[in-house]
Formats: sequence, C-alpha cells, structure tokens
Amino acid sequence: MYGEHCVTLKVMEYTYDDDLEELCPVCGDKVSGYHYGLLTCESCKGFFKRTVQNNKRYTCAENQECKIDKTQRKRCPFCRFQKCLNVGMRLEAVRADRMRGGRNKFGPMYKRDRALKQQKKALIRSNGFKLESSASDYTFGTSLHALPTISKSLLPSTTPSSLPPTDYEANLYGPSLGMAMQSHVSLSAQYQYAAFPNRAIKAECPDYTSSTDSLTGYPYPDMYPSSSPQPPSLPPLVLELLRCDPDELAVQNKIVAHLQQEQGGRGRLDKPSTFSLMCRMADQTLFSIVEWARSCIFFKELRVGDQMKLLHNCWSELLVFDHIFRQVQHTKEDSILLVTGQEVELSSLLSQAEATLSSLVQRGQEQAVRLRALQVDRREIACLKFMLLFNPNVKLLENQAFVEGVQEQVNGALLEYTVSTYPQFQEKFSQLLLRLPELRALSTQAEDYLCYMHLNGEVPCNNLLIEMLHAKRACV
DNA sequence: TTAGCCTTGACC
DNA sequence: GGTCAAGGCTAA
Repeated sequence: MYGEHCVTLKVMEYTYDDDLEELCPVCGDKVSGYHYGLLTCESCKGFFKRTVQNNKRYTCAENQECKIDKTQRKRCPFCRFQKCLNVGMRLEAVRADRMRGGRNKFGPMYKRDRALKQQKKALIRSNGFKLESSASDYTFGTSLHALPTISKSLLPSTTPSSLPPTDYEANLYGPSLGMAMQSHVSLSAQYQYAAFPNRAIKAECPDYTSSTDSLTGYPYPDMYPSSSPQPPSLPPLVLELLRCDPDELAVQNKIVAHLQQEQGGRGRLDKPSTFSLMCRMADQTLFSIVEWARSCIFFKELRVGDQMKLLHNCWSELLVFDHIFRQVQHTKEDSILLVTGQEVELSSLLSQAEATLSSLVQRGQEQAVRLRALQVDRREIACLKFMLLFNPNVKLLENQAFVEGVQEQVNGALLEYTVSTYPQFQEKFSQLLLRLPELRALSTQAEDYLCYMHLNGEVPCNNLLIEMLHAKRACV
C-alpha cells in the first residue's frame, strides 16, 4: 500500500535571494532581470524588443515546434517569439514612443512577483521540504505553520471552509461545494484589487489585452503604424472566455494563504503527510475551479441543478487539465510545478511514489509535452476548459440544448481562432481536440486512484475532492 | 541579426 | 542618490 511516510520528495532549491540565478524561461540562459513582464536573459530581452519595435514577422521552416534553448535560439525566430509570448512576455511593455529610462506600469507587478518568490522560498524552507542541495532528509509533508504572514491585502478575511452554508441553492451542492458555490463571490471581490495586477495596469495603459495581446501568434498592439499589417480579428467569444480566466498569481496567493491558515490551526507536531498535503492543494484548486465556473459566461445562466451536474462530471478533468497546463507553462521537464508555485523534482517523485501515482504523473507529463509541442496558448486553453465544462453528454440535464449550444459555439470559436491566428498550422484545431480523450482517460484514472486512497483512509476529511467523487459515482 | 554592455530617467 | 527596467549602441 502507498504509505504516507514512504514518499520523500526532493524540491528544487530556490535561490530567490538572487533572482538572477534563475534561468530564462525562453532559452534557459542566465536571467539578467525583469524584462517585458518577467525574468528573462539579456538576449531574449533584445530579441523581443527588436521583434516588436520593428514589427517583424517570421516564419518557421519546420512545423512550429522548434526547441528553443541557449544554443539553438537563433535557429528559428518564429518559434522563439512564440515561446516569448507563451511564457508571458508582454508586448505592451515595449514602448511605442521609444522613451528611454524611467519606470513603467509593471513596477508594482515586478515587486509583487519578487515578494511572492520570497514567500515561496520561505514556504519551502519552513515547510521542511528537502532541498536538492541539502544533506538533511526531510519529508515533503511537514509543518506549514511557520510560514511567513501574507500581507493582509492578499489574505481573505475568511476561508471557504469557515463559512456556513446559508443559501438554499448553495446547500444543494453538498457541504463543501455548497460553500464554494456561495462564498467565493466576496472572496474574489477582495482579491480583485490585491492580486489582479493586470486590471490595475489596464486602467492606466491602452487595453491591448482585450483584443490583440501577447497570447497569440499575431499579437501586435494597435499602437503600431496603421500601414503595418493588422492582426486578424479574434472571435469575441474567445476573448470573453479568456476574460473569465482567473489571475494565476491570485489563485496561487489564495491557496498558499489557505494552506498557511489551515496549518496555523494545527500544532507544530501535527504534520500532514505528503499525499494529504497534495490533496489539500488539489482541494483548494478545485474551489478555485468552482469559483471560476460560477463566474463564467453561460454557466451562470444555468439552473443550479445543471451547474452541479456539469461540475460533478468534469471536476477531475478540469483539475488534471489545470495541472497539465501549469506544466506546459513551467517548460522544465525535469520537475513538476505545484499550484503553490513550488517545484518538485520529477526523478525523485517518480522513484519514490507508488506505481499508480508515478504512472499518473508520467502521463500528465506526456500530455504537457504534447500540448507544448502544439504551442497551445491561453485562449485555446480557455476554450478547451469550456468544452470540458459544457459537456452535452451529461445525463439528466434540465437544459441539455443550452449546454449543447454552448459546446458548439465554443467549438466554432476555437476553430475560427486557430485557423485565423495560426494559418500555417491548419490542423491545430483538430490536434487540440485530440488531446481531450486522453485527458479524460487520465482524469478517470486519477479519480480511481483517489477513490482507492480514500478507501485506505489516506485522504483528508472534509475534502471537496471526495465530495465530488461520491457525487459523480452516485450519478453513474 | 545577435547579444552584451551602456545610457536614461521615474520612482523609491 | 540608488535602483533597475526601459531603449540604444556596436562588435562579431
């Protein structure tokens, strides 16, 4: 049996005392500082600047899947620029007026990012996670209670689990889901200003993110000369779906804050197991997913009964998809990026985890590799999440026609988007859809594993995961 | 064209 | 006045 004490995960050592020791997310070269939204190397900074300033258009001689690393980054500027965009470099940080010096509106974001990295580092240290270079051999799941305090502006005044269900409809969801369904509106409102830096920036900068931002292959903002080729217009539905997506940093902050609070309520000696900690992370991620769904266009039009059925059907798919897309963005294939921002060394995990868990992790990594090869972008991810959520095959839906209609609309918008945005990659749409069956199979396997662990008493009590698991199996 | 180094200037 | 993320310059 998979014992909680037998998994000792190595966590990559963080060196946030010196951000410059990090590697460029585009090519892996040494980072020279924050450039256009994130920590990158000097050469990718220059490359990104030249590309945007000179409105360059590249083409890929291969199939737009070129590997970009330090030695090969000069080979294919198309794929290099795509990677710049995919990892999150911001077009709007390149100045249209070419003014030198000074500060831009990203300053606070960089500051927050630094603070977050410090928090993560403290989290890892106080957590007792085994550092790669450390001689001591701590287990992954140890005390979280020594975490540094997250600033009040980032902390919710209350946690989902501390709110009693009062709303009738929310109660229909079950104890945990009911709370998730009714309480997160106020929480998200509180997070809006503290952890949605982009929103604040948008108020002061031209709004490139709403139409032609850094998420696409043809993302040039409107500030460039009108004589230059204009990007194709994007399906409004795709933009709307993307708008529904929560800010990753906000979710991360919220989950870290919750885990801190949760552990704060325990004694120092009451250490959760590795698996238990993973479940708590997944549990909180699931709360975020429910919150996302509730705020989504179309979903909020549905009656609560249908909302429940859809969520019960796809919760594990969305959870697995969330994990996989995080690995796509993470770009490092030798480690896993957790929702808390912590890195876990893959080899260590695979060598010590029980066989089923290893297989799940490996299959997840394979999916991440395939999606990365497809150069999937955020807009496509947003569409795919909707397609998972609005599954017309769910039984006993009150408004099955509506769900089917949404599925068709999103399907059409994704097709239009991929064809117009990636004209050299006509089969991208079908390639993306082909990922879904594998994803569903993986999530089923993950559910089975969770069920098995639950029966063995390894899953924490009052867990939304288990509630969803029971609800789904009761429906089948 | 690339990429390392230099200059600039708002913000602290 | 120091910091640091912008843009600029230039040898390779």
